[in-house]
This record gives sequence, structure tokens and C-alpha cells, in this order.
Amino acid sequence: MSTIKEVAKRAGVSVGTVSKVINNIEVKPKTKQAVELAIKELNYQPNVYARGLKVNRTQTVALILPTVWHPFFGELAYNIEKCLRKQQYKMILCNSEGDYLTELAYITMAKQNQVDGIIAITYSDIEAYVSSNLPIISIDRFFNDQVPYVSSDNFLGGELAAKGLDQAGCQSLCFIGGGSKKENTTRNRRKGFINYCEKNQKNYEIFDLTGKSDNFNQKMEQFLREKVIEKREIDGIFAVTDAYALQIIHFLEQFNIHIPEEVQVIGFDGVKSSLNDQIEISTIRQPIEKIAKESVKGIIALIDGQVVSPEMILPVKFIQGKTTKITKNS
Amino acid sequence: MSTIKEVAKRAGVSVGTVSKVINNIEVKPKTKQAVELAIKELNYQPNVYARGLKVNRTQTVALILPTVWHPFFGELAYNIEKCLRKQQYKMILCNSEGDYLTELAYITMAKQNQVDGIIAITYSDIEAYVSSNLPIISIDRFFNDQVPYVSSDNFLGGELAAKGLDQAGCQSLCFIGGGSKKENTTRNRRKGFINYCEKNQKNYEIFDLTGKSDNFNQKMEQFLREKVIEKREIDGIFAVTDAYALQIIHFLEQFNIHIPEEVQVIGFDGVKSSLNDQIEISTIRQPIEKIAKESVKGIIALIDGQVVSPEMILPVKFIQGKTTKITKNS
DNA sequence: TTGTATGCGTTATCAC
DNA sequence: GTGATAACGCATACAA
Repeated sequence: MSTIKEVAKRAGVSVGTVSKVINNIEVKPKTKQAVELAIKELNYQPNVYARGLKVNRTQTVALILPTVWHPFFGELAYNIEKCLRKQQYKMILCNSEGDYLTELAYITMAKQNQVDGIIAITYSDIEAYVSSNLPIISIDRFFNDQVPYVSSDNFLGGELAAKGLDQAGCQSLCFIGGGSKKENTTRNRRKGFINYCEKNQKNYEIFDLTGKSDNFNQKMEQFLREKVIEKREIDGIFAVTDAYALQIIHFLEQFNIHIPEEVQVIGFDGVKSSLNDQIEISTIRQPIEKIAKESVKGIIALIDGQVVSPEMILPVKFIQGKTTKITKNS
Repeated sequence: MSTIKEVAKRAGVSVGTVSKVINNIEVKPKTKQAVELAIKELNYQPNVYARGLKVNRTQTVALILPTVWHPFFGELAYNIEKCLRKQQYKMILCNSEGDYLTELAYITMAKQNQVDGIIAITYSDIEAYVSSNLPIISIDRFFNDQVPYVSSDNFLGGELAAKGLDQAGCQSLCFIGGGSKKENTTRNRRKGFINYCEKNQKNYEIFDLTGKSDNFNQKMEQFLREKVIEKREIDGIFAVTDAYALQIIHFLEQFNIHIPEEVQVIGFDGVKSSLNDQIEISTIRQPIEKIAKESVKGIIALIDGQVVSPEMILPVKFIQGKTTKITKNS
């Protein structure tokens, strides 16, 4: 690998001049030409470490997420990398596997100047380690006023789900949720759901097991067995994620419950496992591309020392699938 | 961020001594203690750029693949990052989107010392740009003797697929493939399939459209309509990937062909869209974890200047799904 | 407009 | 065993 010195010698100029050419600083056209020729001839590539040491910029952002091996995160990671690349940034991928220590290790790395900033989607308590001098954007989770976050409009999503079931003819709705206490923005899905039901005087039930309980599946199945299969009290289900929705559907189908004829189901996420994949279930789709775009815009603004809006809430959409009846509106 | 100088001053020693402590070089216990205390007090983190500039090592590897937004690549990326992390390496994720120029840009980046090595899964002709002084491991594709590659045993996979169909009672087999000419290791799936059929005197047909043809789907459907739906000449299909298999199954089901009763189908890849996902179709599963492990082992060995075996072929397994009949052997 | 010189934070080679 | 110092490759303030 040739250095700036060698380029300077070959071009018959000084290193300073070469540096100027590289960084697009005014230089006499003729010298510029000579330098560019030398660069080409020597196949010179600036050493990013020397530059990084000097200017303290690496053009690299870390993306911390539970695991890229998940349709939602995969799509998100893909889009974020794409956006970053457009802005000449590289992306270090960090699968935290939801592990607190792994997340911390990555944040430490960030502080060692390995990266200019972090985009994180995490549910552990890394708050104390997130100092305000480290540019960071959070997805789907509120930390504090210092950390801007971008998220889907979960409240609206909950409303849309309830509305979707309502308009498709359901009489008695139900929200099924669970998972970590920390996912405080996804909590709003439930709130939106309830809000719609209250406002429109729809019957509804809530099955929501927060915190980790090993036997969540058992309890949920018991709930379904009683309320849906036996008593037939519920004919519209909003599951907090597509994964839950799928699970519920599989369970009900075992008991010959027809979907959507007898029971209608709406999920949340709208993930596709790849670009060409087709979504089968009715769902509230998160605007993953937009989330990616806003996150990248945010982190770069932060790196550039600009002020960034503390929260960016992005609209969601109802996607008609095969698990709700088709109405005029959908 | 504090520097090594400040640590030295606080500990009452020289920078050289601090450096020794950091790099675990013998130092008097007492001084070591003092230095470590100062490090803690100042919350000192070595600057990786200064170190990188000095030792020309970044502890970073680039992973180039078409898109992480794909179950197979997602799983692969997840596992590779996991392995790299265990070895104290970071991973830069590069979605090339199959684009030649993007791949090139990333290779250029690698040459700028941003990364110590590359793990690539690419189908374009980047051969000329891959100089032997840049550590690189290829997955699924042979470039030349200078570039070690790791791959599934595609030939064995082809044999297993044919054997699976045969033992499940199929009389007349068929291979359906297509895609890029460049995927020369996946070509072996076809070879293995043919090999089994020849050796065991099974009837077989090949439908293989190499190169890109816009109307691949049309032609394939026409083929299926004639051979499977109308003439009923084929009762066992080996599709070169799960994606094709799925497509074929959906198509046949439209014509009320029962699978696996009338026609049996085996795919290739065995991808799950997440850890908890369940595979539904019968398939030949690629050992993604092993591929990840071997790639990482390989790239690190290369970085460390060791010699690496030019090819690593890993065994595949037949996975019984719902699209082939169950036999005693399976 | 261009060249020279200094320093970024670290490691490594010397002396001591 | 420890300290002083040169060097890594580059950007930049300043001198010419």
C-alpha cells in the first residue's frame, strides 16, 4: 500500500498538496492533474486509520439489535445499511442476542472511537452507559430526553387493528399480548386498541402477560380454549405481533375454527422474510423503510452536531390479508 | 476521552509502561496496580485508530453478501457475526444487492485498511480486484486457487434429494433449477441428482434454465403443466432451492395436485426465518452454522498469515418435511 | 498557490 | 523494570 508521501514524490509536489487534492481543497488545475495521475499510477488509497486518528471520524455507525436472523430485524438492518451506504457510512452489525453484557461491550467499542455513532434497538437497561456525548438513536424505545428515538405509531396501530376487526364485522374483540416490560412503545398498541373499543363501545377483552413467564403459551392456549373455542365469546383477535398471530391461528385451526369465517385475526409488524415474499395474514405494517431512513438521518445529524427531534413517530398501515374478511373499505 | 499520556501522568509512570500494562507485557506488580487504578479512575479506553495506525490491525472483518434481508443470508450473517465476536472481531455488513460496483466499493474500502479481511458471498466477477495480499474467504463460489472457499456439499445434496424421492416411492424424478451461471458450486446439486439417478437406473428429467431469462417462471409453469399436471409423467421433484420448491408447490396446488400424495417435492437450503421457526417442506439443509464457523476460522487463519485449505466442503442433511411421504428410513 | 512542520495516540526500540 | 523517543500516515496551521 502506497502512502501520501510516495504520491507526493511521484507527482513532484509536497504531501500537503496531495492532501489538499484528496480533500477537494483549491489547488492549481495543473498540479491537481499531476497528483491525480500519481494517485492512479500508484493505486493509492488513503489510510483511514491515520485519517481517523487525525480528524476523529470513522464514517462508521454501529447497529445494535437482538438478532439479524429475524425477518423484522433483517429487513431493518438491510434498509439501514442501504441508507448509511448512500451517505458514505459503513455499518458494524451487532447481534446483542438481547444480552446486556454484549450490548455493553458494543457500547464500549463505540467509545473507543471505533464508530461515530450508534443506532440501537435494545430492551435492557443500558441507560447509565449511554452518555450524551456519544451520538445515539434508539428505535422503538424511549430512554430519556437525551436519546432521540424513532418508532412506529403503535397507538394508531392498535386503533387501526380494532377498527379493522370492527369493520370486518367482529362483535367481540380481544387483545393478546405479552413479552418484556421494557418494550414501552409497543405497549401503546394495547392502549390504541382499548381507545378504539371504548370510543366505539365495542366489547373487548385483554389478555396481556407482561414480564417473562415460562408458561405464557400454556396460559394463552388455555385462554383461547375457554373464550374462543368453548364459549365462542370472541370473534376478533388482535395479536401484538405477527408471530403471536401465527401461533394463535395454528392453535385455533387445530380445533377446526375457521379463519376468518368464525374468528378473524390481525397481527402487527407486517414483516416479509424477503423482498419477494408475500404477507399472508392481515396485519398492521410497520414502515420499516421509513424507520431506517429516519434513524440514519437522525444519527448523521447527531454526528454532525445538529439538534435532532427527540421523537419521531411514523405512521402505520393496515394490510388486508387472508385472516380478516374483506370489506368495502379495505 | 482520556489518553495514554494522561494515564501515565496520573499513575506517575511513562507512557511506555502504560502501554505495556495494556498489552500484558511484564511489569512490576506494583506499577501495574498503579496503572490499572489510573485507567479505572480516568475511564480510559485505548483509541483504536492510533493503535490501528501503528499495528495495522483493526480486528474487523467485512461480510459481503447480496442482502441480509433473506432468511438464508440472515441466518448466515447472524452466525458469522457471533463467531467473529467470540474471537474479538467486529463485522462490517455489506449488502451488495448483487451489484458489481457496490461489491467493488467494499473491496476498495477493505484495501483502505478499514478491515483485516473479507468473507464474501458474491456472484459477480470481482476476481481481478481480489489481490492475494488481501485476506479473503469465499462462500459457495470458487474463484481461483488463491481464494479458499467454503461450501455445502452440493453434490451430496443432489444425491440425497434423489435418494429421498426414490425411497419415498417416486417413480419418475425431475430436477428443476435455474439462476445465474456463476453459482458454480450449486451446479453440483444437479450433478449429484443425476449421478444418483444414473446409478440407480431411475427415470429422470432436467429442467434447468441457466442465465437470466425474464420468463423463467412462465417456462417452468409450462413445463409443470405439461409433464406433471397433464401427462402425470413426474411424481418426484427436486427444486434447486426452497424458494423454487415453494413456488412449485403453490403452483401445483392451484391445480389440485396433492402433495405429497400425488407428487413429492424436495427443496434445498432448509432455511428458517428465525431461530424458533419450523421448516415445513422437505429439504436438504445446508449446515449454516458450520459454514459460518469455517469461514471465520478461515479468515482469521488467513489474517494471521497461516495457510488455509483451499476448499472446505461441508456435509448436508435431508430434512423430512410435509412434502414427501414418510418412510422407515426418514 | 504551495511547502514545511507539528501533532493526533499508540507501539516498539532503544538506552538507562 | 522503566523511561524517552521515533515512527505509523495523515491533516492542517503557518510560513514562504
